[in-house]
Amino acid sequence: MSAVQGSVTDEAMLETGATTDIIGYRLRRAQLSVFQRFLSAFEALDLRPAEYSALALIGDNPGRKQTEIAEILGIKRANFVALINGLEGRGLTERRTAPGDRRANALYLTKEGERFLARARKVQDDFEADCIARLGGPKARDTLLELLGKLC
Amino acid sequence: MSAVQGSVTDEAMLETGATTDIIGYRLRRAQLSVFQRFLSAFEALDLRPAEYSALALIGDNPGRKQTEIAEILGIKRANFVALINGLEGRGLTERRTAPGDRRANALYLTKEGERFLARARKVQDDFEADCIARLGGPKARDTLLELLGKLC
DNA sequence: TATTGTTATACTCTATAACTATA
DNA sequence: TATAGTTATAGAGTATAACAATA
Repeated sequence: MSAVQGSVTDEAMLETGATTDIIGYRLRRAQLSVFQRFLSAFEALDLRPAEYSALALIGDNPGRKQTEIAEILGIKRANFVALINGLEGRGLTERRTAPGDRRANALYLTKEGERFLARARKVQDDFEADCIARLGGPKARDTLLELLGKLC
Repeated sequence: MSAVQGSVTDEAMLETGATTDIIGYRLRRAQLSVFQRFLSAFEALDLRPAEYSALALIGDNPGRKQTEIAEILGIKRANFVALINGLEGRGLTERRTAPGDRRANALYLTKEGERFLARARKVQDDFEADCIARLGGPKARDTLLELLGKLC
């Protein structure tokens, strides 16, 4: 079925199937769409996806070294410096010299950082709920995450 | 089950679930992983994902205008110029003045472009087959594409 | 010698404004 | 006036090399 649609006018449909029915292409499109909606949802908090992930990870693992946090997030430690500088500049995180290794920075949320993260988690939970609703429910979400895991 | 793993040593496991059990995060990771493998597979052809998509789309829709091809691929027409310049510089595509509108460029594959695309399609088919195998079969692929479509 | 954080740098991708030649 | 292609430019994200302080 489907295949080529007859050209009714000069503005005929493009034949896109062979190009766009591809896992990598669909994956990229979906990711861009989700990130776009994420940016909208977090616009009021002025928070980017990587910044949210860093805050949440520090919140769940206070005192970890910069490099540990960066590595988990898949961010090079050199690039993580600017990200954490931004969060620290907003008073959300702080660096303390790691006990036992004066080269390393242990990362913590400030009091304000904790309050901010609580708000951000609410936004994220709502956002996630919207994604799950789009997918058709928690079972569909589990299926998606399982399939995505197989591609890594 | 699962939840927090007890810290057996000083190098305790990080608590990552709350941060990484998120659709957007998993989507980004899977997309990066797939694109990385795509780049490896296409290294010998020196072809990037967007370049492959452009070639395949032009091959299936010869004579279409630059802006049409760019729009389908989600690339701004300003940025598409450099991409198509690259393909044209390699002798794979050519611009012809569109009949009926001398402002527009109609895009075509050259003979060499057609041969090259045939090779690229083989690489892509193998790559796609590998992705499908990782997912667990064609049915799992269909499920994934269906779920991804719901997120757009 | 090796590692942590940092700076500098470069390359890709993406986004916008403005120009030209046509329409 | 509006549109197709182009140029220039700026902003993210990402990658590597090299340095100082410390291990």
